Amino acid sequence: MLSGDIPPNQTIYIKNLNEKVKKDELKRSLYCLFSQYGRILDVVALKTPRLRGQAWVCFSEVTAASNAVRQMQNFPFYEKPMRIQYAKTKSDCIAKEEGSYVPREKKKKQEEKAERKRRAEEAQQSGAANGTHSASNGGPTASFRQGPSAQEAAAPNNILFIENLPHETTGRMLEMLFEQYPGFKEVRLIEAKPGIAFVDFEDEVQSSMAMQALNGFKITPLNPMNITFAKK
DNA sequence: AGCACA
Repeated sequence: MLSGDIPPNQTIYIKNLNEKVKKDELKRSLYCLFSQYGRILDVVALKTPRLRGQAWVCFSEVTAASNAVRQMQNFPFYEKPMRIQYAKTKSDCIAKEEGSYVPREKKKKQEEKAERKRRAEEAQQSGAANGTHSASNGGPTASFRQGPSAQEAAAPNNILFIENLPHETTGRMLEMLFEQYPGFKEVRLIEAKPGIAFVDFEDEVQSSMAMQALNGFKITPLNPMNITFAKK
């Protein structure tokens, strides 16, 4: 069964994370990596036995979450491909923003678990009762295809594409900015096309970090850098 | 595999 049957949510649920990474570093890195898709309200990661290797990233927009689910699926992160789904429930930070947040009571966890189990059993029962689940619920599988829209983001990769540079920008200037990030390899200015450049990194995690750090950086007040992944 | 908010 495909795991795509969870309805869209502002929060994404990530699993198969490298459990050796410390919690704070993990949260920071996830924040860096995913803020390319939109404003992040919160990143939650716990190291308890049941919850290690997983995290939640809460976006301010569902569309950001959708893009993240699609484009970062299987992204190699600390040597492990991320498995990303929508979260199953609304995050507290989202509820708080909407004003619908009600603090849970202490025993709630147990109750929720029991409740889930009961519902699962019910579903089983009814499934057995009326034979099978309808094979297809007329799901939206096909309707999510999006045609070649205006500026579809390229999949994350080790090369950054820089736009909106002042035409006077030199390779050395860009080197000084980008070489402070681990994995930096080289800057390539395009003489035929002033205002743009490519910056190579060892891998896509490192390029993502530099992108996060330098996106919007102003070489002049009128030239906030626009950084995206290069199309390969 | 595992869906929380300390």
